[in-house]
Amino acid sequence: MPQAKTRAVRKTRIQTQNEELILDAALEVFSAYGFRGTTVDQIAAKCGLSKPNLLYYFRRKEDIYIAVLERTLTGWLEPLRALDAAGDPIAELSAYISAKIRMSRDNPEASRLFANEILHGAPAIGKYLKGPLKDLVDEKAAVIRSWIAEGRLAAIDPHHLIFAIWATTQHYADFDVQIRAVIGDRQNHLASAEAALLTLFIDGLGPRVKP
Amino acid sequence: MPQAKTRAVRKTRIQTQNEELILDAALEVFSAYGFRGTTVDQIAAKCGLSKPNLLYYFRRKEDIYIAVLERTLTGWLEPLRALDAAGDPIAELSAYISAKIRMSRDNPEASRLFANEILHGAPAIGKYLKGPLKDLVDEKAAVIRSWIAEGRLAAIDPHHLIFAIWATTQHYADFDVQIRAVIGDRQNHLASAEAALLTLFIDGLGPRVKP
DNA sequence: TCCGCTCTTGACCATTTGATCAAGAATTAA
DNA sequence: TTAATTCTTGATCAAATGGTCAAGAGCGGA
Repeated sequence: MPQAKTRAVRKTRIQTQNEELILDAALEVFSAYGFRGTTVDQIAAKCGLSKPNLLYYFRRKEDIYIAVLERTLTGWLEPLRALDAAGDPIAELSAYISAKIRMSRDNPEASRLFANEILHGAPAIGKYLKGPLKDLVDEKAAVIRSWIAEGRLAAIDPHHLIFAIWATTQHYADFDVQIRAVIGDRQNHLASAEAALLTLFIDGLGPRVKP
Repeated sequence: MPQAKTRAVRKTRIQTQNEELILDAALEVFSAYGFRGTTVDQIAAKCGLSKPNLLYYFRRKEDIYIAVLERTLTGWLEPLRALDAAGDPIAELSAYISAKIRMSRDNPEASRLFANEILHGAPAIGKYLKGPLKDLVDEKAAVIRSWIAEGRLAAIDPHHLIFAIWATTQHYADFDVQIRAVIGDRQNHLASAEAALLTLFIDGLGPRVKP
């Protein structure tokens, strides 16, 4: 077990470096195959370390999994945190949708990792969902509710609005293969996705006469 | 291997009955744990048959998985098929959204089974996605496009509109634990979800003055 | 340089798990 | 009833896999 002379666990240069290597590889593999579908050997191969060496840094496969989840959680909710009560409702929500689409493009592995974890009952992050996540969502739901009360936004259940934004934006990462199967490998389809979502959320589908 | 005297594969009463038993159990287990996360023993236990007996009806674990997928695929796209070009656009889309929400409530296992399969790259149904699914979606996208051309619907990319409906409605089955973690076990939250989605899709979020 | 600590790995182990098989039980058609 | 067919399962196997261990290589501070 990595341990320093003193009580304080000081990390070696090699230690820091290899842990990062492992977690990067683990994110790729876990997000592609899920927890059960991933073998320690796969992660080891991906990062060029031997299996016993992996297990020197993380005692159990589950420890790697949890570490990846925790590292990825940091930052995952940043866009929602940025939703500003003092801003313009439409501008704030548009920015949030755009930011989430960007995350689906830049870090689809993270999205798939969480999707898989939640799909299987969130055994590792259940407490996080009921704690920090719920708190943040409730806080932002209150913001949205106040916007509605001020008549600056159509009346809609704030929680379901947030869920709808999550669902539609993360869909492009989680269901990527399905989307590519249906629309082909058209480049930059996320740009048109973003445009469509902004139309949808902001304007709705009711027919409008062009000015 | 089950086989009849003649070439035609006639199924015994017991055969039909047990295959159904197995597929019911398999849907439950596969949808909860995924392909790799499921063991043949689990399925056997769930339906009260012995493991060798299971493998008498389905030679390989993968055969069970594929059979469950195929059986569930039938009917999965019915609501989309029902989208009627001759109907009123808003009414048709509303009905589609309602039908999909109903499916998330009545058959969340099917939704999770597909979600898991697609999340992992759709190894078993990739061809189905590029074939029958794509064909149907393209057909209905054309319908939507014609509605837009007639000015009966706001201008939006039809494919992305369909994706958005899939994402938002299936989200309630696939991410059930997350939703419950955030909003609590409030009964009948799918009713408010449906209302919110109808508001969202049909009216959009732009502020409106109440009449 | 030298010594203690960190890092690395080949070999190995125990368990899980998908799959097989032979033999016997149940069912069906005559 | 009887014989052929279908169904069932205990025992077993081979491969995959998570995890251990002891021994050696490498590194860094004194």
